[in-house]
Amino acid sequence: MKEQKYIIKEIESFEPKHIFECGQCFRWNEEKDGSYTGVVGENVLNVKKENNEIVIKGMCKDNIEKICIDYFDLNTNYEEIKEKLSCIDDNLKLSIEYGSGIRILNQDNWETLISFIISANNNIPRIKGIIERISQKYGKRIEWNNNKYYTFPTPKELSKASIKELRELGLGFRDVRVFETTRMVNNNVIDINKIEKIEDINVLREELLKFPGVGPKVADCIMLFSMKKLNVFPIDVWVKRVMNELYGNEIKRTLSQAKNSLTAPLDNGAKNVSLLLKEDVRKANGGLLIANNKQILEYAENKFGDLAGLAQQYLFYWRREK
DNA sequence: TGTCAGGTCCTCA
DNA sequence: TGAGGACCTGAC
Repeated sequence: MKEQKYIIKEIESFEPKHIFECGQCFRWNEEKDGSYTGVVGENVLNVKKENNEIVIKGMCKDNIEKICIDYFDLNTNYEEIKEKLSCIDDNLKLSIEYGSGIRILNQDNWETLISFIISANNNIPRIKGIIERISQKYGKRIEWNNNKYYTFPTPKELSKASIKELRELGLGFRDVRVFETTRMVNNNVIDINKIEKIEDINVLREELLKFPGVGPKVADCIMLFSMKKLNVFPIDVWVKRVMNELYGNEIKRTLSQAKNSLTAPLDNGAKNVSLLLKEDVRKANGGLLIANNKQILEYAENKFGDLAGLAQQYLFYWRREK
């Protein structure tokens, strides 16, 4: 372990606040000077934007430049991505201007898996607290600048935790889910580093759904935030909210058109129409009709294509922070 | 003091 | 197949 420094010059799409507060990670904290400090693998990094430079200092086990290129996805051209997405519509253009410095981090599969299981029906301060306590108890300690930091425990390290101990750390009903998932990983029931290579996101999602505590939303977050599947579109309450606000009418119009086309052959169309009506859950909400997750997902995949995950991040950050 | 949170799981129709 | 309720706990 040694202290290292790495400076990124002339980079446009890199804003620490946007990156660390757009909902993709839980282990970065803002310092008094506006920089952010976080634990990445077995390294501690501090990231600060100074004028047009990104200054990264760290207590690192490996080469800091190598760590940063991988973790901050520095070989991806975000200018190009933003330009493509901005052309889709004005909503997206506005959200991209707002969160122009967002980058999707390349986080560890295992840490992301457990972190997002913990995120279920939970709030961010509490999620961060739970992850910190797990790391303190089962991870390895790193000392830097008179502060103590803790790595996220490996599957083997976390296997030492009983359900009772997890409950004592404040996991609540998620204790069994984390315990069982840890056991599955340690027993190699599913090799998360192996399934990452599956290109078809529907096949990969099916694999992730086998872990207790992993539902559609958590599976999509794992794929987007640690497996580089930029085409997945995780739908949480915020995304559902913003998608209905911005595209609700368009989604409904699309559905209505699909329904009309199905009614054309009256005989065999009857069954389809009843199915569609059942699917088309419309809940009154102050006079607005709300599209459900399935409808939103289909619409987003068509509209945003291969960059759906990036679009989700810009829209999410914009809606939460604005 | 009560509500709610970045969902999942289970039951039932 | 999908709707509805239960679920720990601690921020706010």
